[in-house]
Amino acid sequence: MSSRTHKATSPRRNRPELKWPARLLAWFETSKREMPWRTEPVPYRVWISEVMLQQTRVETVIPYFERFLARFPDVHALAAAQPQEVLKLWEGLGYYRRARMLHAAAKEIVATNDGKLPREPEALRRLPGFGPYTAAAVASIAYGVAEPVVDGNVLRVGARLFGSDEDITKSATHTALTERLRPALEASGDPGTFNQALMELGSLVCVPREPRCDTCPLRNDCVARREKRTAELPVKAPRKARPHKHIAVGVCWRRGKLLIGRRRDDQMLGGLWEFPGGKIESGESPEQAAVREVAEETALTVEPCGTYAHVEHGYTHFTVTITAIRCRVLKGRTRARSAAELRWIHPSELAEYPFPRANQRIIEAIHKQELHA
DNA sequence: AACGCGGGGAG
DNA sequence: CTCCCAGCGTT
Repeated sequence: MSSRTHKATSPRRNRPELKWPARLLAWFETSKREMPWRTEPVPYRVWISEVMLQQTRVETVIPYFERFLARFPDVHALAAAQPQEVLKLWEGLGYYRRARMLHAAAKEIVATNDGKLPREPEALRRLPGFGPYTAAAVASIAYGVAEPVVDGNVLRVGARLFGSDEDITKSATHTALTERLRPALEASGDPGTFNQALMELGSLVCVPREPRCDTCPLRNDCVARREKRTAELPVKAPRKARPHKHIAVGVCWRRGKLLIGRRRDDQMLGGLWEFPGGKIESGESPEQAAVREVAEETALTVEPCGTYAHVEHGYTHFTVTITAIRCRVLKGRTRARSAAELRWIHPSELAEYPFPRANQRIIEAIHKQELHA
């Protein structure tokens, strides 16, 4: 057979003789992106990647995944780690509870299952941090178990492919799509690849705005495409407006050291370090607020002596302006009143502690200002 | 079922 | 700017 006769199997062709699950797999084979966890999909690597990928883009995750795997190459290494070191490797990735649950699950897997991840979704679900998505992803990708994954990409692809008007933010829609996909996943004969292919399609082709239908392997199967409703689907309830907060923090110096506090595990940004501070009350200046908050949180009496930075930062549910005030300690002895722990450290030690993004910007300003002083 | 939780990239 | 993303645990 000459290669010239192989047109029928050309990757670019849409292959109408195949049903959509098979066509999806064929598209994925030629269009998938390279990812570090795809080269060797053993359970541990699949698990770490899937947790990092929760609400986080592939390009963002890749460098974190490489560093994490280099330091914790297997579940035993992770289980033996210090919580603060796990958080430090997670620094900047967000949703820090993921890191704590990952660590907790690793310890549990070592303690109860000899370091081996369970195969069945129901067993995986009992581990910390394993919800429907992660359990299905690990079971299907690492073990070939036929369980559909339904993430944001799949919800969007499914709504368009099946022409569904249901609000994709509703859990009932999520459940219905899972069951509607199950026969297609089984027909594909390759659950792990089917699941990854559907997500990859949502990420590369069936994107939220202006989907690239002309290159879609499912363009002739898609109800939204046929009815010219790709712009209307999926239906999604509008989200609430984000309030804005004004925060002042005190960067307190005493004998060449500065004061940082560790946030409690049950708080937002739990386990990460920060400079003491809080909301600026009406009528207060940032300096007054910083002095008051430092007193309330650390029992220290301080006086303001400059401003390091105004940092703007957006979280999912609110935005914030943080004013970082340079402070000199007048008197008092530190007592942690809201932080899990307070610590005096040299500026050179800041890099050893995990800080949230907004605080990292403050640290940059400190280094810049104190270096030039 | 609704809500809170980070951060960054795309349009 | 706004929207969205390989979700989970709590209430």
